[in-house]
Amino acid sequence: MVRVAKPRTIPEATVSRLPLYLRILVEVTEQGNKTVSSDVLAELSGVNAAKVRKDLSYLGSYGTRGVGYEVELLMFQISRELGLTQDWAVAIVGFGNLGHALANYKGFGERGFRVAALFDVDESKVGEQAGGLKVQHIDDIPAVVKEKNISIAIIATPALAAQEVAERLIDAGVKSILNFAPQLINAPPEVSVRKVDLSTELQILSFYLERTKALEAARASK
Amino acid sequence: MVRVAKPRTIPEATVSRLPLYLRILVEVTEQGNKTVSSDVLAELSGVNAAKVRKDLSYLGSYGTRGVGYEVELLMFQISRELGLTQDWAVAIVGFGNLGHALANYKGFGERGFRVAALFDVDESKVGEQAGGLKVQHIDDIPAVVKEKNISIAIIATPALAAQEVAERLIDAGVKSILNFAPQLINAPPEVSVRKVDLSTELQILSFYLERTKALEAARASK
DNA sequence: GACTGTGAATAGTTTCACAGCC
DNA sequence: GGCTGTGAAACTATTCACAGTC
Repeated sequence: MVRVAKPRTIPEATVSRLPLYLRILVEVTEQGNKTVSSDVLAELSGVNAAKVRKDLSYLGSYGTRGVGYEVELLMFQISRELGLTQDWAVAIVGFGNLGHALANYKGFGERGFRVAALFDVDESKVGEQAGGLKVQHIDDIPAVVKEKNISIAIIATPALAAQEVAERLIDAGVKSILNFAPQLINAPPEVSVRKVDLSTELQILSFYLERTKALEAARASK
Repeated sequence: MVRVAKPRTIPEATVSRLPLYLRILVEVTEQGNKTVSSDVLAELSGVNAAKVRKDLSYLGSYGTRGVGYEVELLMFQISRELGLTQDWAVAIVGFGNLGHALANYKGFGERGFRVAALFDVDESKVGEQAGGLKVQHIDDIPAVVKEKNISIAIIATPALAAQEVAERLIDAGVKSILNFAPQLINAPPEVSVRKVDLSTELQILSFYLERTKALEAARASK
């Protein structure tokens, strides 16, 4: 392989902040501003201004000294970097409470994602509708993933089903998984898995609550 | 309180992995194992073994060289550190699809969290029931938070309502917020805010999809 | 004068590698 | 011999501070 000129190594930490900047920029445009400085962006996103500038500098030099960043251009560059200039077809597996809520969520369309299929293992749920889609049986995953060219799957099944569902999805060619099930998923390195875990988040919050309590107790008795 | 000898500074990165270890340890117990080595824990959690050991060493020295960690003891130590030896009362604000799904989620009880109140701004939803609780109006937040001693709130409202709801919660004394709304929340430093953002997660997955595509294209044309 | 872009300094995290204990 | 606990090394990320540009 020929090594491309651009070093193309955006740090992970930066990647995870780009969606935030993008959202802020949408707000900034809606307020009619054409340019924005790193200071303002920092203020609105709760990120240190130097960090904002460094993050954005990984995309290339799209700012103007003395002026700031042109909002439209910056939005485009971030979108391009995040691969949002194309549409990705998304499948949701698991049509329980959460799967149902996700299927009805309106936020997908506005930014490059399109829910293209719903799956469940339960025959009694197959055929139900949400957002103009019929729930299909998970046995149909291989055919539907291929037909609809699905790249991203959201797992919203119970914990016990998650690993098997993931394997079926991966076998069918899915390369990205967002896992809402409270269960670790094993996947080969070429598949990206991200997890969203309510219980983990609450436990982390609990840690900081507990620590605050301990600090206050210490202060009170000093 | 006397200041304890232990320096008590568990790194954030470690804190965010403790819930994972805890979940793995539950599985290990269920399989009847009394002890577990860092290698096995590493294997099951997808974390490097040295990292497991370093993480656990922040809790104190609870392992035995040549043997491993006693599972029960380790679970207790992690739970204690995470503040899970007490119950936390949780409120859910926003009784739309997602709030509904969260209110019916069974996973809370098993690990120290108890949903103690549901709120919505919409009068037509007030009075609806889920999981044995009636939805109350958000004007009741101050009274209910105090009465039920609620420490953690989950925001599951539309984006536009999130900041105002957060402020009401914080004014009422809530110290931890888990935000599901696609909107940044501003809060004073003594309040912990964590966010769960579907759209952000999908965009991050999109970045890695896009990058893989680019790498493959480059390889194909070498 | 305002603001970006970035080296250099600092802080935080991961991984290595091995001494020490069971 | 197996496995923990941890300094030291390597890596990653954040922040500072300022030269360079408009």
